[in-house]
Amino acid sequence: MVSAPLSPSPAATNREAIYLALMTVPAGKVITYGQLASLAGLPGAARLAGSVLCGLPDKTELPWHRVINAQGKISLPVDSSGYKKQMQRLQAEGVQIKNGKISLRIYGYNN
DNA sequence: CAGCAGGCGGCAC
DNA sequence: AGTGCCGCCTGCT
Repeated sequence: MVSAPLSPSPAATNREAIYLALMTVPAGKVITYGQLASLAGLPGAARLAGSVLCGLPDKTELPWHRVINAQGKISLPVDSSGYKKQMQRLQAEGVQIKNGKISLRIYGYNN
């Protein structure tokens, strides 16, 4: 079992699959792009996840801030507003960020 | 620790 | 309808 590609409702597009996968991530937890893609049924399409999140509107309900790279860090430019926003939200959920790095060992979302 | 190459999907031409 | 280029990545050297 390579983890069920979540099928509560068959996504019309793979992008939608990313959305659904993202919804399954609980607060206080984080997930990597690769893991998210894998969860969406697109193993290896880590960049896909990134592209999708990049296209999300600022008013989105999706917890895009819970998505970080495999290094356990925010993949956004440090001088970007999104970076600060993401970090702020994560901390608000109880995720401790040490020197810009998040402990996947502790907060990593393990389906 | 930093740099290069690889692989997957979306969107534009 | 087909091909090419780009991207909030990942893993290895």
